[in-house]
Amino acid sequence: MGQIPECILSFPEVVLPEDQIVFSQGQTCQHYIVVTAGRVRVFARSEEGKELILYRITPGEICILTTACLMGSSQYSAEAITETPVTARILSQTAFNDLLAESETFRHFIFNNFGLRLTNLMVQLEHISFESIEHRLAQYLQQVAQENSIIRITHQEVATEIGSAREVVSRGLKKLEKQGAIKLSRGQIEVLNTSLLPTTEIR
Amino acid sequence: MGQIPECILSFPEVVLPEDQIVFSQGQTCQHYIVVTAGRVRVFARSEEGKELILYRITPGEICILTTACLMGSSQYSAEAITETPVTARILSQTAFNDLLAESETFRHFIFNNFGLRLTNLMVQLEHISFESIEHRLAQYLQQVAQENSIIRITHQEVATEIGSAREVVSRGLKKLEKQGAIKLSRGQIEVLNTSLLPTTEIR
DNA sequence: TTCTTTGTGTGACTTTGTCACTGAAGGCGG
DNA sequence: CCGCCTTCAGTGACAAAGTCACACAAAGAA
Repeated sequence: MGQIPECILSFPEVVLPEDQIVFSQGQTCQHYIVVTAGRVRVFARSEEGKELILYRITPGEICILTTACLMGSSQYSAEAITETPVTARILSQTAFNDLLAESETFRHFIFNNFGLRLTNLMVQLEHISFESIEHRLAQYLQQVAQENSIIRITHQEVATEIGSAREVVSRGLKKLEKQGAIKLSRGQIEVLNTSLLPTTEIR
Repeated sequence: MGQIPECILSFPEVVLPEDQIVFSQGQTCQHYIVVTAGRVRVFARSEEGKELILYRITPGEICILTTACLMGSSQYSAEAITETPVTARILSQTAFNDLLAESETFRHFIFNNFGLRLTNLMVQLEHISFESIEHRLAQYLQQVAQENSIIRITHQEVATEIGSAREVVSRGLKKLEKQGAIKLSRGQIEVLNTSLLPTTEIR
């Protein structure tokens, strides 16, 4: 979504295939990274192996977590994996600092990234704390169905997206199907009637 | 906790009494703020009036949310209130930008703040998603009791701190009292035996 | 004291998460 | 084509957490 500042286009480009681990728990990346194409999923993993999606890095975004770690302000451990083939630019520690000192554009770019990530995390916290599963499920479907009313995804994946359990999602979806809002088949959800999704009733 | 860079000490100081609203939903602050003494609580409020504590601003910290908003990267709405008397330095938009351009120290200061806040929010998300109430309750007690084994707080306040409901907290505390870990009285929790708190068993 | 506010305890019920298991769908090798 | 295997979905039973309604007790205020 963000604008990629021209100044970084002189830096080396890396290309990663799909499902490539970018960094895993413990070891953090040693360089600043700006994604120019593709998508990376950043998530935490519980002791029992459950995944919690923290955020995704899309074109025009830096890896905030790497940045925070390299800045020395924290050592948080998460995992990151490419969801699509990804191209990215690599900046060394010094190159990053120099750009930060010289370019107002670059500073704005970085701060925008930080700000967006920060507010996104807060919104996510709010959703988890305040909204019912039914609501979050409906919101998710509505949002994804804007692209294409047929969604290719498993119940487990939906559960991970909205931070719930597979069985709960299965039951929720079944209920929505009975109400005629969606149509279920193996690995696929077809959204039939957006207005029947219980998202719109509140706001 | 953070170091306050000297460069900001030339800016005007404001003093706020306890329980003063710093900003509320919708309208955001028009200046960058660095807290030099006291504590500010930043929280979101649900439609039903429930509070979700997002973070606290302690000495040596900027109001990240204000910064993110002024940077123009987002318009997130939350509320902030002083929990103690607070003194803070006020920086104008231009003063902030100038410092950012000129001072490496200041840049580091700001980025450290951003980084810490970011990782704290992620940790909070993890806690809410992965840990049981019993566990979080015990962790909270353990942490607060380091200062003083007698904690002056209501069950409702504890519930807000750990993001749960008052009744759930009351029951959890009752259970811990029966196990001899704590002693309850009106508006007060006395931690008797830290080793009986179910925090340590896991890690 | 009596009244009022605030804090706590508790039972009943709902929602969400977990566990254990069943069976169906689809891919694949022969 | 058939059987085999992996993945996905459905379900009952139960546990954990949140909600609702209300009782009652402690601390202040009138």
